[in-house]
Amino acid sequence: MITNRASRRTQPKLIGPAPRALQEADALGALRARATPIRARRHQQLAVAGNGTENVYVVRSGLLVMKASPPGRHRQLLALLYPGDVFRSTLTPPLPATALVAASAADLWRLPAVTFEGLLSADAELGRALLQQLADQQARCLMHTALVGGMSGEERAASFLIELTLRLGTKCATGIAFEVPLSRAEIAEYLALNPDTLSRIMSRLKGRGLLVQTGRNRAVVQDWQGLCAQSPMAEALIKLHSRAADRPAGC
Amino acid sequence: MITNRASRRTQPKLIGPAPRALQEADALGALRARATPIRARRHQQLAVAGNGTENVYVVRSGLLVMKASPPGRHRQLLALLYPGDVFRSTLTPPLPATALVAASAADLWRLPAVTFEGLLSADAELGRALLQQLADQQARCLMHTALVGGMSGEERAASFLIELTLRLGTKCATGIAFEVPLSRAEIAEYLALNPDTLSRIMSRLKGRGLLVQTGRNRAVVQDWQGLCAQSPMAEALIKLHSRAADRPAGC
DNA sequence: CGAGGTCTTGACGCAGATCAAAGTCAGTGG
DNA sequence: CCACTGACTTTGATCTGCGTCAAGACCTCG
Repeated sequence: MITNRASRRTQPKLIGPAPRALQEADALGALRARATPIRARRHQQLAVAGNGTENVYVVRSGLLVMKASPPGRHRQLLALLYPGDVFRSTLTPPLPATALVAASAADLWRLPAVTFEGLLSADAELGRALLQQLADQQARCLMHTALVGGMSGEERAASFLIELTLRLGTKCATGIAFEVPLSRAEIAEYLALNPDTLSRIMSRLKGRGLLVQTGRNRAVVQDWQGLCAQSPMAEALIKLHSRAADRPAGC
Repeated sequence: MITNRASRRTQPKLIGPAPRALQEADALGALRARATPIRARRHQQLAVAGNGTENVYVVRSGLLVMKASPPGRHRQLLALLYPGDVFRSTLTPPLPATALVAASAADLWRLPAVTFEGLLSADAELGRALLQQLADQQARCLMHTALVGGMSGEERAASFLIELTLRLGTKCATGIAFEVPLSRAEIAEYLALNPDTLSRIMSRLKGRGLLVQTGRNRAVVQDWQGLCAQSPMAEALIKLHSRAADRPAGC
């Protein structure tokens, strides 16, 4: 749980692995000095594509989601943003109702795009860290495309649980516990599944003893190996999400 | 067809709209001076994730595709790369057999990642252009996720045709003609469909008079309006892909 | 304790996958 | 120039995973 000493009002439960790029860089300080700290409540909408001056957001804690709704379709959840991730509206597709929404309470830094770019050209190390960070987010996006495009419903659900475990999980007596900051419907939107179908799949996974639910928004993975065996992408997900030392190690 | 005067051995047929970010920047010259020009033949594999020194590629002409195969699955085609696009292996997901492959003959610039980053920190304008370019590619990736996750087979196929038309199309007597640089199987891998199903869908679209095939790798869109009407994302695709002046204008 | 939202579960239908066979095209060599 | 070959594509028949609709159960909060 290596978090930057500076902004310390994070909630332990939701801290994932150390956000890599933008935390390795000590140039981070320069960013913080110019940024406005923002505290977002669950369901709070932070940015809509194309209003007013453009801002850059850096996630410090919590979980954010990027939502969009193609015309005449039900909403989709296109990406999850974890601590360390960077967001600006030019990263979003030109779909209607594209927005950044807090899935849990979250801390962010906000700064005008112009300021942000000024800092980048002034600080080469920060620039390199940012490039790495953006590449990471792009890789995750492609991974999600591969997931949605190539896997069965059950494999998608398993992959999602693996991702959450890697990001939000903490070891406990009976396995790895984590908060699920999304509703069933939101998870379904993320996995390109129907909520009913997803519910069925989850029941099946629970039935197999891979995990148990403890309260509506809490789950414990009881059989990590078994869960990983459900997803062809388990190994890749681990590479992608668990770079911190304190994660449930190598499947 | 605003192409950089310097590298002029491009094939007219495959030139899409002006690649935006990395062409607006006149800082481009600095890149070209340090890059090795590469000519790739169809099916040539350019980069595999994680071999030797890391290179950055800039697409100058032609079409490249990013392929990957999740373990035990048939190959997937995760992204298309058009002139102006930038590639490096850190952008790819950690899936097996991830590679950059030329879908048509193509020209590229190759330069070591270190050199590339050096240029970026030296040239603020180039840095800004690159940021814009990467954001663009990210937006396209998210768009594709939305496509694969939320649309029916027919809508996906229509969207793909719209994309190709915007990128590769040239006006002709009976409509907008373009080369299709991918086989049916590859298109299917891109759209997360079965080749058989895709073939059926294409027949249906042809039957409705939206397009005709002229030779195995060539098509003419006869009813642009009608084609756009088939895809809920038509408008967004136009925003995303047609920033050049000589494109078939606003649906 | 009751009301409203969220989640689960069953019955049913359809879009798209799969399998198999025939058709089409480009390139090759006679 | 034409027949041959092998890869690609189309099309039909059948199957199935997932979406849809609807009823009921379950939490959570007033």
